[in-house]
Amino acid sequence: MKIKKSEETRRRILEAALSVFRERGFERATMREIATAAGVAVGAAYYYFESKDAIVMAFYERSQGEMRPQIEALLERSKTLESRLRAVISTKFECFGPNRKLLGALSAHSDPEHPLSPFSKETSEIREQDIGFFARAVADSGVKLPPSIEPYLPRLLWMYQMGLILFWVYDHSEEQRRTMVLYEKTLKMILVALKLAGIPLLRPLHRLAAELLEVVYGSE
Amino acid sequence: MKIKKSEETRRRILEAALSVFRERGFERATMREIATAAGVAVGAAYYYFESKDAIVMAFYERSQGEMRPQIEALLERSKTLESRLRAVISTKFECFGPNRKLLGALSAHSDPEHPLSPFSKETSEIREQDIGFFARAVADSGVKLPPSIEPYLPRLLWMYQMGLILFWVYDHSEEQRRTMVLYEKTLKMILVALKLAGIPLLRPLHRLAAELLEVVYGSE
DNA sequence: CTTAGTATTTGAACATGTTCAGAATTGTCC
DNA sequence: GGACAATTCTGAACATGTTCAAATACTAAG
Repeated sequence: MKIKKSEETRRRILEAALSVFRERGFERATMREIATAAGVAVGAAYYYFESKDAIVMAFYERSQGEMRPQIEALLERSKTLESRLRAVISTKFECFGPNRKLLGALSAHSDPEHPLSPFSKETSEIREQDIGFFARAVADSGVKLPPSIEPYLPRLLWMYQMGLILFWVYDHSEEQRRTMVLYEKTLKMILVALKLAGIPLLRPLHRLAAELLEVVYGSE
Repeated sequence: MKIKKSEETRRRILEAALSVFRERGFERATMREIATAAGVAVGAAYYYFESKDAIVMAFYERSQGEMRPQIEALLERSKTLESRLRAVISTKFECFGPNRKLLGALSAHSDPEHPLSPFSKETSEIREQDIGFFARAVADSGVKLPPSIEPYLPRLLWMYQMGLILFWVYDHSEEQRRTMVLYEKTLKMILVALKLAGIPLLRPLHRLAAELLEVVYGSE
């Protein structure tokens, strides 16, 4: 009896929304439809969620909550950089899988002002958490980069992951095979590139890269 | 008298729309507002433009039409790869400058199904044209890449340009200085990287890169 | 149990992108 | 010029995200 009734209503609306989203896609889903499916009036949906977008956000946050312990456990027991990166990225694919298309509503916005953008302040908590995963993946993994570049590596890997997910969301190939191939090959490329990054020949690129990262991420 | 009146009306609506967009931003601009500013009824706006988005598209096409001869002339008289790349990219910045914010409405959509997405079929003509510019910039410029990678270079440069523009659109720094720094540094990096790309040490990356590009661009 | 206050829920109303039946205008042929 | 057709234009109506005043359900204090 202590499961507050309102909690239950909120859950019911979220569940109904996800169901309608899966069935008709985010755009074509109607708030009235969602409300009806949840057995409430439109107003009720807005009592629990600020906007249609906010429902997606709630789903995103819930997913992150589910993935976090899973990713942390995997990171704990993985030792190589590769297996750690796989731990983070593969978990995402698995958890988001059933709602892949819904992610389109999230990743469709590149405007950092848009609440659902991966770069917005609204998603910053999740983003920072994700970047934290990559920081842990990189930690004492033997990667040796110039100190001017190293601090940015987790953020760069996060960007890489976002790119992968974006590709995945719009990948129409059977079972998203193309994304999986892309995943395998890019991951290998990154691992090779990180190994090669130390060689002196690439020194001229290091300075440029460092300055560049400073501009992009510095005092943002 | 042969400037058909309808042409004039269409132009007036487009001009009014751009003005309202500049003043209040794409999102906050109202079709009713635009119509009023143009001195017509809403319906008229829809007679000439399929949708609010289509107005932005018309602006995009018109801009491309203006930029093309300019870029082609610059390409003609430039000889080095660097100056050619600058010809393409700088022209974009200059021409789009006064309507920079409006480009947000264009680049905000990563969904390839969305008409305004840089990856949509609606924008494919402009995209192909742009990629053509980069193909000409690369042609007999002395860049030596593995034959498995070379065909993709123009598309990769186009992607680079899109990334730059995206950054620019949302760059809040004074006069978009950060973008300009990013532009300078990344351009230099690309030029250095293209020079270094030939060295045998990077052979393992070549094969991976080739396979990867095949997956991303092949049979799309 | 009653009452007052709070939390939840309702549905009509609003804003805005879009549609469409028809009005107004223009063009064409005699 | 007049009659008919095509073009251009109008504004009311519609769909959908969102708001909000009012109704209802719930809770705690007496």
